[in-house]
Amino acid sequence: MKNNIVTRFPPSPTGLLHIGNVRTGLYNYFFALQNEGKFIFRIEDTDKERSKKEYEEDIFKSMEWLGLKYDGVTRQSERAGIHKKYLEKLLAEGKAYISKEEPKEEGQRTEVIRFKNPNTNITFTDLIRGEVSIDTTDLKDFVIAKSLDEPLYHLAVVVDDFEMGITHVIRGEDHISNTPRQILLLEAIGGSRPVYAHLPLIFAEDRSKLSKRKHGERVSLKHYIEQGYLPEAIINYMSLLGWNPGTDQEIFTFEELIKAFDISKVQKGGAIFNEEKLKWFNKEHMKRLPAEVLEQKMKEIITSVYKVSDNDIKHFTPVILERISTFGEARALIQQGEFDYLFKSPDYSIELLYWKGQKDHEALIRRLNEVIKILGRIDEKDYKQAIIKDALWEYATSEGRGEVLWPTRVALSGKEKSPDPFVLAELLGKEESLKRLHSALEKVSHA
RNA sequence: GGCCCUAUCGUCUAACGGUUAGGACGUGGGCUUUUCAAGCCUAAAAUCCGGGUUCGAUUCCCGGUAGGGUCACCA
Repeated sequence: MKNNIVTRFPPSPTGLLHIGNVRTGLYNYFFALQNEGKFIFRIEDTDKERSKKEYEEDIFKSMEWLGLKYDGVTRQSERAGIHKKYLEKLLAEGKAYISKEEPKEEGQRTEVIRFKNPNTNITFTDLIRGEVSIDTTDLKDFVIAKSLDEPLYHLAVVVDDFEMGITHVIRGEDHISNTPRQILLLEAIGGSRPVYAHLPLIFAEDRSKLSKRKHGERVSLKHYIEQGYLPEAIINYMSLLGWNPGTDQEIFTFEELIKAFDISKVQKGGAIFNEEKLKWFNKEHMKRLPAEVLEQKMKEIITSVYKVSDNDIKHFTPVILERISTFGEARALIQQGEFDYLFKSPDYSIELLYWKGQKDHEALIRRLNEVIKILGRIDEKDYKQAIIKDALWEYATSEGRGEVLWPTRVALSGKEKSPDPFVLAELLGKEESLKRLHSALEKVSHA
């Protein structure tokens, strides 16, 4: 181990894992790994009322989904005995005292443990912000525990960080004003100071802190997992929100990030979370996935709606992938029938067959007939888009490309928007495409 | 409001005190042999304001302004 660096990731199971927390976890992870240090996972569940099993499970699942491996996991609630010892010591030394209280809310104690604030000025060096100096006088004698067996956040964090040998506390800027009081406590228990690094916050479009109350489900990692985002994309995008390598490289693998991450290059100002850019990252990472993985994923989505062979899935996958940026979008579009034409005969109105509203009935029939004739002459085994295009091109050019190609494409897809007719014809095969052309011809003839 | 933090295109950001202030997302236009998508090319788009320091400030200092965070028997 290089510098015996130990970082930690301490989420609280009082809600689904916050997307901003993901970035904090990632930075701690990168920093530990690049220094051959340790990364400790600690669940901060001292608040029994608000901590929920389901949220704890969500945090564990998230860690796994992201691929963050930790060197140890602890529940803070299991360490109450240790916290108690420190509390007793603080009390015995007169650094804390039991205070009589007037309960302001239901459930509040009539006695709590308060820290005896020495009212000093605390200055600490932040890796990102430099020297930060705060007068602790207005902190008063803050409450550190409801009772000997019920420690509160500040006490628990300070004791645990100290006992676990945490060397670097990398956390959100919302903790910057908590730091002086934690330093005060740390000094009281005789611990040595870790290095602090306070990360800029992540904002919503309105520039306020991303919060569940204001911004709903979009703040939780779970939401993005459900939307079908790739972990690679989330990791890549979040890492670059508030940090950059100083080069133009934007697409990184996990391994590359561990190497490239540089805490001294972390931004000071907050950043707005932009889902458009996240989508771009996702698309870029999708493009880099092996074909088998892509096909397997598309198979799951497609077969939930249509019955198709593996071979068809293999052919359809690129066509669908070109038009979406997440698997969630693929699922939604397929369920909406956007790609119906790949799986079954299209249903459309005759009007759609006319190119730019030119309602020349006779010409349309003539052209469809000609296209059928031309395609019919192509050998089954030569039925490939390039050959189909070559065969059709001369006629299409002489007749007017739109006039020929548009109705051909509509006959095959039944959609206003779809891949071009040559791609479609190959995908559908000779038999099916001719069948669709004939059915279009029939439609027009009977009109 | 007190305390603390921050400030480059709409957004994420780059720029030893000397650059035509660069890149990316998004947006507009064009090309790619009909539409959509993808791809390629291209355009518009920024140093919050005011003082200093300096031959020269995006960059250093001060003030203002704006934004944010935090002020629990939550974490």
